[in-house]
Amino acid sequence: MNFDRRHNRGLEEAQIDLAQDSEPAASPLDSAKARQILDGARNVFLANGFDAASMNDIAREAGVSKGTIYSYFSSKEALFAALIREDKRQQAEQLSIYDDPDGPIEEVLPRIGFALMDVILEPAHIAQTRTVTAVAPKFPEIGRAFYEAGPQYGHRRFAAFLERRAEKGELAIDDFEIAAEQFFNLAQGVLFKKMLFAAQPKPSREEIQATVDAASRVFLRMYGAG
Amino acid sequence: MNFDRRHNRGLEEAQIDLAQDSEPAASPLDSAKARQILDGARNVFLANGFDAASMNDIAREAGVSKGTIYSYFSSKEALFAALIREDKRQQAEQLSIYDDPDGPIEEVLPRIGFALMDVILEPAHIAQTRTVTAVAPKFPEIGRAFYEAGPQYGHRRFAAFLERRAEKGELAIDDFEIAAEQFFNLAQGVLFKKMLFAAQPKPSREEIQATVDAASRVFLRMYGAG
Amino acid sequence: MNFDRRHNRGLEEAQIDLAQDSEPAASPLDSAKARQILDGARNVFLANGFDAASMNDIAREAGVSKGTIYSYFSSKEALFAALIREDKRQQAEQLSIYDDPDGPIEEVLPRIGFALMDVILEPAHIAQTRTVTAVAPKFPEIGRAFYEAGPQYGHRRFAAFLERRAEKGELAIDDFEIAAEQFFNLAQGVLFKKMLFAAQPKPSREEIQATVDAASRVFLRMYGAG
Amino acid sequence: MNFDRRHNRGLEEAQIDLAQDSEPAASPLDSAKARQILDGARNVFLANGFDAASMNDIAREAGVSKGTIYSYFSSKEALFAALIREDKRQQAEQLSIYDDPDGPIEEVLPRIGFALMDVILEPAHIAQTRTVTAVAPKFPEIGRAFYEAGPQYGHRRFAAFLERRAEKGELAIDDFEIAAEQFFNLAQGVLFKKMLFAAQPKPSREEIQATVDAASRVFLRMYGAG
DNA sequence: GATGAATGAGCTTTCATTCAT
DNA sequence: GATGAATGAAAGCTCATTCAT
Repeated sequence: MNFDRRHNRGLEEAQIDLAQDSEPAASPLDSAKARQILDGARNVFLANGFDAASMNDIAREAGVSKGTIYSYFSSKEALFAALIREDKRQQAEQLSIYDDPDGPIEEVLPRIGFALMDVILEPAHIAQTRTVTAVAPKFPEIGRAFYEAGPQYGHRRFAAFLERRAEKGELAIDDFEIAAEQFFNLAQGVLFKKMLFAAQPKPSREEIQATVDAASRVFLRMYGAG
Repeated sequence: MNFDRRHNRGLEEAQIDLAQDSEPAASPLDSAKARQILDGARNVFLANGFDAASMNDIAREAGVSKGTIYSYFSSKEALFAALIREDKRQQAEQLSIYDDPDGPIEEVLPRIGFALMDVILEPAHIAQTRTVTAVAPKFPEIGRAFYEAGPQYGHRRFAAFLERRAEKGELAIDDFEIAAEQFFNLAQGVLFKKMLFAAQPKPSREEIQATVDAASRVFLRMYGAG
Repeated sequence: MNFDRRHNRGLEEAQIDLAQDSEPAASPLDSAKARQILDGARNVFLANGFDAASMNDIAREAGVSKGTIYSYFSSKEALFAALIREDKRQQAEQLSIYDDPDGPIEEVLPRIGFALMDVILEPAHIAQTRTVTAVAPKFPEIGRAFYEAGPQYGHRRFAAFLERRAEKGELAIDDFEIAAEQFFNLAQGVLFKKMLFAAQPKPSREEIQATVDAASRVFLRMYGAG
Repeated sequence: MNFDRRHNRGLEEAQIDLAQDSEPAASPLDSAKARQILDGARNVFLANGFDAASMNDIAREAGVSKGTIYSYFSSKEALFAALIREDKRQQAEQLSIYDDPDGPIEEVLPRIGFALMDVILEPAHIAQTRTVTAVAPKFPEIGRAFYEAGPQYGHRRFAAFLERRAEKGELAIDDFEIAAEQFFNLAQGVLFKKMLFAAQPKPSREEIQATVDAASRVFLRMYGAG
């Protein structure tokens, strides 16, 4: 009788398709309307979280009718998944900037660290982290995909950088991935968590720089080849 | 008729009183019924998050009627705040165990690190972190209070420990609080975030130990007095 | 992703529990509120059919809020099933009146036939037939249960009556059930179908009597023992 | 904006024009597109009933766009009426086959009865009956028109046949129309209602034949001239 | 002439909250 | 003090209908 379970909250997990489009050309996400909807949805989802975001609010924010949203995305969950998928892609692209700067490691390390922190501490990124981790028990695929495209991908990228510098003889590192994770952790200091808990707004450049500098000192003391 | 603001979601912040009770004696929280309600509420809130937790579920889980809940807590938000307040207190108490172990710093540091991680990586603590950070934009007082009673309090406690060891000549540290934060960050490695994103279940003792050991090595290389 | 199928229209069949309550005492149907809801639902369902009946209309007609309906019946379909179940029971009870009248078969037969037709041609019964047959492809259990409790049960009851009269020597019948069905079909003539198609309102007593009399003549010519 | 009466459900009756086209030549119904739409609509309406049939489904089934449907039919109701009108015509045509078979009445009667039942018990015809009777309270014109073109027309046709046979001296009948109705009712036995209530699938040839034979025996006992 | 994107009212269902018992 | 029946606003989603292309 009760084959309708609209609000499947709680412990039950839901399947969400997060696969990257193979043929990104014809994707509905490319239409201007879809973009408009996704932008509206992003505002509402990130501000309120998945559950508290209403399709009404999203429609208003996006400037379309609810029916239009449903002609592009089959459900609230599908819309959310599409949004996360899109943002995940952008996340990976952002990192590519910090790949291979010139200069001695003592100068480059703080620069990379600062650039990373600047991205990570963006209020929008913090909001995204809250939203994704909040739904992670319900949509484990989303949580995992996001972790892999975000922190994990970042660590790998940075580990590759460290390896290149180690080959140049600037660093002496045993396990590059662990070293990369350690630097990321050191560099974010207390700032990320404080923002995540809304215990402070985005810190000043000086605060970030100080934390990153302290991280660099520890890291180079451990792994510096000199 | 509609003088209540039932669904105050979204961007508006809500005021929540998290102040520690000044007169803890006669507080309703001391009654057995209140404890029963809070325990039920904890299960439901942590499993589902604030929005997806329904008062019906909480009443059922707690084994009381909805009316009874409302006679102890004036609203869903007040119940949630009371719960967080209570758990915040317990959090602080948990840490007191790891205060002053015996033994040389090289042995003690990994032991403390492991004990901390064991607590921090508990699924219940991860769920709590998700739940609190998710509501932080809406209830900033809750987020801040939790951050202060949790991570911040932990850092201070651990910084005090470091200071004692520095006085013994085992460590050479400039800023104890920063050093404490750094050790915490190093010790959690990638494990905390992975769990927060539901990208892995609680890691094995061996994984935790390995991460903590690596953290200890870096920390002692930096701050060891030898 | 799409685990929600609210509107399962069309060919898919739905399971509906129509089992008679074993312990009718404590059934929710006994409460005054439930009765009130069922009475409102009957008006709306029979007037409009299942799909066109809205829970809003039912709530208004019953004089309760929608939420109240849902606290008694878990879904629109459950409410409908409960209604049918209840009416099915009443249907069987109605027939018991026509069981064993006195008098010679030539007199009794038209009397029984008229009484039956009077019930069958009630506008409420016609509406019920329309509603049940309309949903029968979707809820086959309802259709079958209704057929069995209605026409089939009526035939059996009447067949038993015929058998008693045959034992008295008034009738010479080979297969009582077939004979019963034949009398029913003859007696309803064109009146039932005409009403079912809304091609005429309930016919006058005279029209019914004429049809039943014609049926009785045919029946007695076939099965009369004289 | 809301000048349309989209959802006119419930007790209000709707006016539907079922008149046969006077100028059948230029009617839109003759175009291939209109035929395509009607065929799609038939599938969907008969499978799901009027309310549960969606214009989307009909458009998909017919292989045209929704806009195209609306350029041929002014509303869902108009489309439904046109469909019924068309099928009504076909119904009358089907009957013409059974008009004047050769052979003695004892042989011909069961043959005609079987042919009639075979048509009447077609699942498509059953579905149509359900659909039309379901909307009859809302579109009385449709119900009436259908009754007249279907059962009533069938009775008249068969009554004419009976009259011809009576003129040949094979039958002795007072009121031909009543006799025709009686034969139809006897011949369908319990089969039609059982199918209407979805209490059984289409019966086998043998079952139909048995019912028709029993009907013929009763009919001839009453009206046979021998 | 045909399309299908867009609309928004309306649908079924849920939920925080109240209040008579 | 405790209950749970009752409320009604609001949720996610659908659908007949329109209209720019």
